[in-house]
Amino acid sequence: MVVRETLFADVILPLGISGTLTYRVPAAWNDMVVTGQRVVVRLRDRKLFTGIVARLHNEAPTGYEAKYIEDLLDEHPVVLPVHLQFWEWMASYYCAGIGEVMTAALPPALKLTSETKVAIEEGADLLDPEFGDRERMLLEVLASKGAMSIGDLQKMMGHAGLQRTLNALVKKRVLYTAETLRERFKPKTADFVTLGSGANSQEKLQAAFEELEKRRAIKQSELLMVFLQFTGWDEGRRGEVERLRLQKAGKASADVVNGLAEKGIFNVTTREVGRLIPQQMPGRQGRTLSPAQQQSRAAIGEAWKQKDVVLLHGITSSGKTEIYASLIDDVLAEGKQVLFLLPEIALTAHLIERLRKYFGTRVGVYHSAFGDNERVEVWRHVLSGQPGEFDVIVGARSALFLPFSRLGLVIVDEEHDASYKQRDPAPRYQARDAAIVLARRFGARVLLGSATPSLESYCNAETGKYGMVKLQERFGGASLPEIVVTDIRAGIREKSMKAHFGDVLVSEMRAALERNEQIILFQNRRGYSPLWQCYDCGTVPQCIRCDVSLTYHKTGHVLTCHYCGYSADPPVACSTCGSTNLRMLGFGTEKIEEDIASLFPEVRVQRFDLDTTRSKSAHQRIISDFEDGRIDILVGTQMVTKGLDFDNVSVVGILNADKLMNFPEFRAMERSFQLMTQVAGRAGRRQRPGKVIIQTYTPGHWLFPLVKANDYDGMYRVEMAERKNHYYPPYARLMEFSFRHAMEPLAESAASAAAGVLRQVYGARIHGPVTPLVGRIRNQFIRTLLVKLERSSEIQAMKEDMVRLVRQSIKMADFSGVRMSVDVDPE
DNA sequence: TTAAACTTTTAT
DNA sequence: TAAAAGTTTAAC
Repeated sequence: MVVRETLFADVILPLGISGTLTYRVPAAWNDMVVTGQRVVVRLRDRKLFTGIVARLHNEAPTGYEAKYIEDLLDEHPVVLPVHLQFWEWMASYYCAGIGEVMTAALPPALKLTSETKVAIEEGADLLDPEFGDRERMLLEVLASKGAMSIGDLQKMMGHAGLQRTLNALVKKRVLYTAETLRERFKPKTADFVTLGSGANSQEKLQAAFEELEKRRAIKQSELLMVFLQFTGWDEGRRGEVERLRLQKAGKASADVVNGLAEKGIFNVTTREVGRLIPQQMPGRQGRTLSPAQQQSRAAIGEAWKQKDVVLLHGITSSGKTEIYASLIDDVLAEGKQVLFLLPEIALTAHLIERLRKYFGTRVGVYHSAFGDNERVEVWRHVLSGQPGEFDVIVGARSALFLPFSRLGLVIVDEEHDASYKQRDPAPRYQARDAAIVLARRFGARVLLGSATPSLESYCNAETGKYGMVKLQERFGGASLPEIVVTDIRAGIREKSMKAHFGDVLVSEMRAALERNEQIILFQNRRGYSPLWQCYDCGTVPQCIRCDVSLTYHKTGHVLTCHYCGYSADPPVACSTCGSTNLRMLGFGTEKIEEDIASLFPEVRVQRFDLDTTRSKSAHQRIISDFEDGRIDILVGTQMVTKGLDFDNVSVVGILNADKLMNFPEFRAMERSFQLMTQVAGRAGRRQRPGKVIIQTYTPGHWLFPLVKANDYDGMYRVEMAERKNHYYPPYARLMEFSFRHAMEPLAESAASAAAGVLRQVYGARIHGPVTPLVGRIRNQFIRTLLVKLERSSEIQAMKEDMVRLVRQSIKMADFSGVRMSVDVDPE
């Protein structure tokens, strides 16, 4: 007797739950189901979800009857076992659910959820006098529009009570609901034209021309000629031309092609085509490395013999990209894949173009600004793992999750960049660190690159955990800019400030403009003015949902909250004292832009911040405008520090350095040094030495001499001493718990209770609770607990134990409703 | 996430 | 007293 095996599948679902759910595999699919495959499952007899099979086994769950898997979506797995293990590592290290990791990992179009459609039951009596007003209204809408999704119904009738009304009508058997799942990935198709049966020989072709002549179908005859020009005249040569290309070349409409197809002269077929590979030949531009670059390259190779991870500390403009390219060559020659990670905003068309020149169509680009369909195509290409195709992936942090099978090298450029850390939602992972873990699983090499490394990475290099290679020469022999620190207190005292510009900056800007050179101004604040304050009582308008003051945006004349997006009209009078004596305090990029306009009226200024780069193309447009000299002065936030290479910039101004340095955060000095050094690096690239003007109220600060001398090492030593003193990373490991609730006392007491419970076991490692800088966001009050852990082998167990204790304490003390989240290695 | 089950508030 | 609105919890 044949015993049929009963298979169970642990399925990862995109929910914030800790583990997987177990479903039963229908026996007919026993031989088809594999781990890493997408399956469709139903949750609570209703909603359909796409999940990923994490494990297949024979252990029937106890305590409940497993439901069946409803469908298999893929023949082959979309996620490979090595990645599933990586997901599991990420979930446990960052204390996140595996489903949350899946949500971050899969491109959106691979995750399907069902939509509930509502329709009227056949033969239902719609005129039943028992119906209430809402029920009658709903039926009217459905009767006229036919079946509708709940989402559409909500749009028409509003949220309130809709679900209840629906449920009542379903119960009365007047309505029924059905779940529909729709594949979100749409393959792109194109039409291709070949010669049809009426023209597939020399004679028939001749006859076809005569026929067209006779019918005076001049346009058609012409197009047939164009077609033959593409494919050649030779009989038996089965040429094919893309329909759109043919129409364009022949200046013909679709009708002309259709006409020829009707006569059997053309044959039109539709085929799936990729969106990704641009219509260009794989380029392979030659490259030569400078002696310094060659040396570094060789040193990296040497270091890799000892260590898997190497830090390349190369000053700005030292040509790190060329070194990367040369290392990529080697890895490709071995038939392996390369992952090149960049901070999101450094992923410019410029850089991609350069890489395409080197590696042609082998380059795949992957980041969140990409369309859903494109992302799936990149995913599938990488999954197919064909050598020579998409084996150089350039992307932002989410590219980490692509299904590599032969990863040989991971490059993390600008490794110090804060955007490698995902803040919200979970998993709150650090892509640089996760990349190192991923690479280890493949036995791949890792190269971290930065002009201003993170203290952690530099420390790892100093202590020998990583290899280190330094590149201290700017490419092409360009010299480092001269950095001038100017005291603006004097300017304010003597009233010699022109708006927010001190004498030094104004005269340097004037001189640069006269030489027809460009200027970059850095101001770490969007908007026009952060504060709109009452002169009499000092009141500043606050966000109604968050504990922050509103920022005034002149464009649109509104006050907005940078945390939740709330916006309000600027007040005419003070809300507290009624005074109409209001003034603006502080300044953002928008104000700077305006000040420039009055200072240098004829100069072309452009703002470069989140507000002006909202649309996909705006970012690139501003960059090329600046590159081509259509902009004289670029005023921007952090954005101007990354991925920009301009030849003609001779002056860089940092308007208010104190704002950076006073940031209440343990990384403030590290970040300030990085930012100032990176912005300064934009000045004087090729021939001209540039000038950087830093304006400050505290010119005596210890950081400035180090910035001026480009002395990373000096900064490292001072800052490391601080970190040791106050026990912060890299000496300690951090973990942060946040507690959120609409009632402030509840958030407070939940946090205190959790702190108490944790202290019993972990004592002085627990700090807080404290109210964070912004104590309320979207009407949720926040308290945080900081945990400082010593480096030890028990750290993972401790983290898990703490999360368990905190969850328990919330549950036991009846703080249900308090939302808790964990951030491991917060930045 | 999501929706049923349960609790609290509000209107009649 | 019922309906509406708001919360909580478990999903396999």
